[in-house]
Amino acid sequence: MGKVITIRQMSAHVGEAVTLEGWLYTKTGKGRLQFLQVRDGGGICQAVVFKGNVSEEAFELARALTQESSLRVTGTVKEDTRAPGIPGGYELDVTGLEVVQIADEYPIQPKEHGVEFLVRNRHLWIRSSRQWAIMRVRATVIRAIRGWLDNNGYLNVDTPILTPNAAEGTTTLFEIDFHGEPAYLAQTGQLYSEATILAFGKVYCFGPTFRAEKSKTRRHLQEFWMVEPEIAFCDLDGLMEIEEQFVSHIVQRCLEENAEELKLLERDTSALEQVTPSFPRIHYDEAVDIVNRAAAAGELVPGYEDKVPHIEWGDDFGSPHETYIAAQFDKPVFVHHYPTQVKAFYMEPEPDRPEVCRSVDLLAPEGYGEITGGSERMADVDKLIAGIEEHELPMAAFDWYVDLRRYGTVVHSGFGLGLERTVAWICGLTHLREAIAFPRTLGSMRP
RNA sequence: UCCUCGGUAGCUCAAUCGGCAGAGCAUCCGGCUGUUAACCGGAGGGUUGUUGGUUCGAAUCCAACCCGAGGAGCCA
Repeated sequence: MGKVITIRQMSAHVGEAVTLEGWLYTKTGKGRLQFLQVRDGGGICQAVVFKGNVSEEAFELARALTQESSLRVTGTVKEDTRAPGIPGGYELDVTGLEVVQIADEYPIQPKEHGVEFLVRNRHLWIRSSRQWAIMRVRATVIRAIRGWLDNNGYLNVDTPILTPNAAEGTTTLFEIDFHGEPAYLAQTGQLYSEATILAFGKVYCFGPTFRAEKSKTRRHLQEFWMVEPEIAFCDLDGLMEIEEQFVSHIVQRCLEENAEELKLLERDTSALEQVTPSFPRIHYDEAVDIVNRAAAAGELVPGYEDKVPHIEWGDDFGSPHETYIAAQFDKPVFVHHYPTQVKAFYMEPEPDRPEVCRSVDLLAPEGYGEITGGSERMADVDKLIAGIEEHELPMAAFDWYVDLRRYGTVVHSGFGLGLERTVAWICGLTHLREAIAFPRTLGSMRP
């Protein structure tokens, strides 16, 4: 038995006797020759078992291997351009084989499967090379998020998941029993981050958030991860500059670190290479004009068979509108100054034009929709109290939040970036459920 | 919540006008020294989502229900 190495290390061990530990991904038998595709978590390598090179017993073991059987395989590393795999180009000329377990008949074949079946078998599906690649990109996105923020003066201060009140209405909250008191799973950490910036200047929280929306689409999960930077002494223009730097950094890190994964996903990376500062900025007024010109001309929503619907000034954009607007640009596009009435109570109205507020959404290209939402927050105590009253929210629940405007209030802004939507966009996925290991979608909580 | 589509072998699907339940893959057996979702020969594998109805006869038609998909709304 040779030294145990990983598949990633094989290129440095050509000609040496080594051992790989892993699982059988697929197998092709050809008489006295067995081609084993072995996974070890970091890559896939072809191990070639020739009857003449191994014991009779070992050859029979190789023939009896089933998909996903766990094993240790020993042999000589050979360079061979014919060898498939990840990264490929090297194979193992097998001299010995130890079976850890012969797996039961494995349900997932390297063939086409339906969505229902794959979701039901998510605990196994994550072993498939495509899902494997997505999870690796996701990890890079998370590293890039933390890396950029940590290196730019942001302090990671996480916020509670159990919260006592509904910040923006109860219909989208999961209610739980907190020792007899109602409590809710957090749908944002923003209000708490507005407290922590007054202690630390620039902060971010990063964790799971929960939305009980009855949304059953490819763009929604009941549980998703969100990173929410919040910045003191920052206005709307400053916020957009931060967002474009931040998002560009994330995309470029993935291009650098996951070229192999993106290739496996057949992602067109030329579209991602263009994601560099600065991003186009359009005012809500202009966005409404763009939409209504398309509606008048009878244009179709890109990727759908429906026409672009007309919109009245003052309404929020629906999915078809956002898809159409984003398709007009080859980079993510900022839409800013949404109508005050459709946005949350804490967003700062534009002083000269209070019917719009200092809010901004970032729409990803290629139909991936809104990936960030943010705003400049209301800094004045009297205006904030008026806003809470206008939205008919329980003042008592917001006493601590109003306090923040009494003790050294400053202009401040923040945004939330949806992790799964970002991963789906970078990977070119058609559905958010592939962007998280164990998705929680409407009506489905297994496995 | 509403709209649309779907549910047949482990998986992906077929079954003409309502007339014997079928293939490919997977599994098992046999063959093959370069396979890449191999190939060749053979075998086993079915409560057609559930319940009821129409009919000589239902996978097929009707009703209700269950489950799934993706779109609207809402959102990241």
